[in-house]
Amino acid sequence: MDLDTVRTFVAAADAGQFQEAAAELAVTQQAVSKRIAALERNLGVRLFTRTPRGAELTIDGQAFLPHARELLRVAERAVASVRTGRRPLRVDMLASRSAASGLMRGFHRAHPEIELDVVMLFDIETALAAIRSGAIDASFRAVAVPGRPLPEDIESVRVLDEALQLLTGPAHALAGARSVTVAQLAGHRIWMPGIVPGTEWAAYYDDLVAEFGLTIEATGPNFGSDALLDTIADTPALATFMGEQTRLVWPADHGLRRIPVTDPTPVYPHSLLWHRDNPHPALATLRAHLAAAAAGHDAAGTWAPGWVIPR
Amino acid sequence: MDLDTVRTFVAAADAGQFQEAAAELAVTQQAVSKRIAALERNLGVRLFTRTPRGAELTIDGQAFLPHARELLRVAERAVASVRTGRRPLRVDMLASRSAASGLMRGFHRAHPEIELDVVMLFDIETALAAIRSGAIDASFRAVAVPGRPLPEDIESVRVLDEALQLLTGPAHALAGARSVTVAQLAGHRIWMPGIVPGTEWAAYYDDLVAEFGLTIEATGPNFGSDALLDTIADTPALATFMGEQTRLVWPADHGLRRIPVTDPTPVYPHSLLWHRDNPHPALATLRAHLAAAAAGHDAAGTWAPGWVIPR
DNA sequence: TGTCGGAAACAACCAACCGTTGTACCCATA
DNA sequence: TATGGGTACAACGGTTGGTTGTTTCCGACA
Repeated sequence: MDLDTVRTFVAAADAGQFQEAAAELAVTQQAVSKRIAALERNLGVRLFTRTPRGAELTIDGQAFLPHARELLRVAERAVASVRTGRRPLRVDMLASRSAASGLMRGFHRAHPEIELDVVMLFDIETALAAIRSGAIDASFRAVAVPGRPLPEDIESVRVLDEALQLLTGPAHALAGARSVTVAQLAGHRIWMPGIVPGTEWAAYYDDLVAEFGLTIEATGPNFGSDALLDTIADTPALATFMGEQTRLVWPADHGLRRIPVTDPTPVYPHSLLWHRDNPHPALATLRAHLAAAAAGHDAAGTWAPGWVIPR
Repeated sequence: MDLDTVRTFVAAADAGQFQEAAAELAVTQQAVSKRIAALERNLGVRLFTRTPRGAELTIDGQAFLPHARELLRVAERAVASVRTGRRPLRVDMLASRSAASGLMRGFHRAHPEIELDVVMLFDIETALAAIRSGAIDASFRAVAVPGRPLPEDIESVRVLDEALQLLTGPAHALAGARSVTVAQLAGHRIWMPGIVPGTEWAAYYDDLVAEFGLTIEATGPNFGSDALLDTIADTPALATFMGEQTRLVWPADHGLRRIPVTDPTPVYPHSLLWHRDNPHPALATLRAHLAAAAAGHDAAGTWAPGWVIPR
């Protein structure tokens, strides 16, 4: 199916006749007639009843019309998403189920008129390059990597500290606990496949291990979160970390337990990063929204690496 | 833009290389390469970075990808809307802002998995023909026309009685009233352009006029509800009727007043009609939903023509 | 009743596009 | 350095899609 054809259908439906639609689209009446005929042939139904005074929609045509309009709207948004200048606000985040995603959902609820695009870049180095090149407008990341301060033209603000929770299967030794201390985790195997050395989140877990003497294994290929949860649920000796705001997609949770960690609570710090000179109007709105949403969180009893941006 | 091209883009993005995408789509690698190049030329941005081991998305490509997927989803729904056999439930109603629309929104909230299409046919005669031909599955109408009983193969159930309200501008004589009786309306000019003689809703208002001695004018062309509201707001001598569930799209209501009518309250009876032998599974679900939603309404103090289907 | 006018469909032609085959190029790896 | 897997470029042919020219249909009106 061709979107020009769909556009032609909508124009003809609105005009009530092919000739006027043809004039609007700057083609001949015969071209419109052929396009509509081809569309009808593809769909296998008649969309218009031809009359001597024009063409009016059949019931099938009426049913198809709103879908056709929607198709054109979506196509326009798709084109706009890559239009240079005045394109939707483009934000990078760690993963689609991270806490940043919740923040962006909240922002979208508060400002539904602002068009958004979400991309997921590899790590903070890539994100910084993309911000400086203008390819993205903002990034949710745990700034920065140890010993490497942010460039001067990048600004940032810490917007959310997300507590880590322990995720275990029902047969795990800690499965019955209401909460566990970090000290209790020493000696237990914590499995986090997919950690890529050199990224800022790998640095976070390295720091966590070094600080509290934990055992985190990143061995084995990462088959995705479904496979991870599957293994955790079935393996009594394994547990994993998960952000408190991560929503599991899991049939009835499969007996998985989420256990808060205390003394201290490790938190993953999400900061918003953007370029000092980025003129996108929606960026200011986003910053204002996040500043309001971030206010009033309590940092007492939590832990984060010393190299992240302070609150 | 061509949807085959979009499909090719999504396949290439998923596969991470053009060759595998080409195999999936049963075309040659060169065809995929050309399609992607053409798409990039149209959009004016590079979507993939070509590497010796395949092709990976640029940031623009990442931003475009979800829109492309959405485009394919919408296209599939569009095609499904006219597919014979197992197509979405197709329902006819009076107008997009009628009470039936509210009922269908409620049904959609309760059963978001059921695909719906709404069409707006001319009158109940057209609707009955469409139901019998299978072109639509159900219709919200005020059955029937006086003196013409429903055909035997059409079933119906009264699902909602919608009270009529008087709509006036701020300078109308009744604008200050908390409610008005039908008797008080005698002598006032009620303006309802767009009433088409011969339709079942024209018959309804004919009956209303005959029963209570009202003055309803249907003169003048119907320029749409915006123009109607505009005139009502500015003309002290004119008022109109409007269903209580009709949502006005009006900047700050422009001083318009909605006044309940009593002694008795005229109600517009909405019934659901369907064909006895229609096998669409969603139709049974809709009937069950509406039966539950319709229960417990009070008919005391209301008026409807004698020829409609009884409750 | 016959004619006129507006609108869509049909036919023939031409150009542009699209997919194919064949080939060159690039780069990681052995 | 050779090889293999991947992409881009070039040339060719068939199909598609748009245009012009013409026919058909039907309502309005004399």
